[in-house]
Amino acid sequence: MTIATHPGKRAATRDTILDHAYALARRDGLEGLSIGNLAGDVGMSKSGVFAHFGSREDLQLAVLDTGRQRFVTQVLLPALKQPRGLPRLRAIVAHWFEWSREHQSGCVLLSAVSEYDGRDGALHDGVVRQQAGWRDELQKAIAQAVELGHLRSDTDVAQLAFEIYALMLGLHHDAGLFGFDEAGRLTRAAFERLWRSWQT
Amino acid sequence: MTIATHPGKRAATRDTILDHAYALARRDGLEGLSIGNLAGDVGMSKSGVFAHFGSREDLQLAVLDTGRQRFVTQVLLPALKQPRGLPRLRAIVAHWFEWSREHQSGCVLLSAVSEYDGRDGALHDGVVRQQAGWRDELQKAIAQAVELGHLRSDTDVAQLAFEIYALMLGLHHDAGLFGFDEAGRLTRAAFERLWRSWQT
DNA sequence: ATATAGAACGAACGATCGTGCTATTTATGC
DNA sequence: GCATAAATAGCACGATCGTTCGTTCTATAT
Repeated sequence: MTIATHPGKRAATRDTILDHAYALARRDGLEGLSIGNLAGDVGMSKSGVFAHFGSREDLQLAVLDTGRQRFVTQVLLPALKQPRGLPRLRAIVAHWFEWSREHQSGCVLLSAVSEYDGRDGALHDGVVRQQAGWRDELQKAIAQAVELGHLRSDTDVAQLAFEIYALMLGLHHDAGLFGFDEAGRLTRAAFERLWRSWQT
Repeated sequence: MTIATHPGKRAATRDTILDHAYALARRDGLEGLSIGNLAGDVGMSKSGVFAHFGSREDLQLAVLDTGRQRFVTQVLLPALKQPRGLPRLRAIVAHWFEWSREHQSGCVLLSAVSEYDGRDGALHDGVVRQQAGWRDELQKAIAQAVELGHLRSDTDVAQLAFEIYALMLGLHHDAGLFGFDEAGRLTRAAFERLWRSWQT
């Protein structure tokens, strides 16, 4: 019992807080996240929650990173178990679809983009780094598909990554406003066209 | 001089306030817009500004409508002067491009989508109405291009409207994070592919 | 069991939030 | 120019914001 409660307790509580914070930030964005509201949600005092992060900005950064971790876990990692090339690329899109379906009522990563794209500061930098990193992973998967001959050899990697990302933005947008079913149908049809035009 | 100062003064001041509010909301979103901050920006008292709208929510709705009006004025209306069909559709996209270039540091209409898509209330409804209305205009222009034989007769109108919108979301996203030039290049290339695949 | 360190609480701070209410200033119609 | 109405300012309210500080509680290590 005495083994790991000391170093574990703090981290466990922090994770609990971040879990609630992530849920709240999905509804209200990182800018709408307040420590008082979060504390009430967790069942702790404001100062108790505050002590885990030191500042609101550090809390927001931690929530952003929580989102990044979850996205990697749910979308990228499972796809890496698929063989390189088109299968992996399609797995990425498939898991991304599932992520989008579960996050149609609000995605921290995407709302953070519109909250911080026009400012500067640590959160802006964090968002850019996260988005650039994901775009990079996407491009890696595409490049492998080209090398393996699954996609046309004249494929513009950045171009295809952009178009894939744009379609997922469209999915999220329409799903949030008009419902996921119709949005998913449109997005799936768009991807079929997309694969057809780049496939060998 | 007495002719229109009575009914004009109030409206003119209101327009001035909305002008500043729109600029502030571009940076901070409609949720980040506060009456005190706005009053300081305009050079009026909080209560003076407040009296023009009656509530913060009505102010936010007015700012949202300001955005809608400006978008219609800058994107839709000029395009309507072009002949129906593909020329008008391409004019819409061209003016939309220009809008996006000027709004890369923040667009009220788009940030409002991520702020209110997961909630309910007057602002949510306003956002949905605005977005649905614009999608409708887009579909009308596409349908005309199909009827006139500029686009393939089996064109799925909603599908093409979705894909156009998705590309513009991609443009805004990448422009805000990575710079407009590269984002514009990617988007333009994507549109060329898009037109090619739907054109007769 | 007791000393010690860590975690959470409770209260308070100055600031700002949206929103009333009452004066005061400004512009209007005759 | 004067009466009147509209527009703005001033002030205060309760609430909430992020943050700090000192205390209390809890769990650890000896």
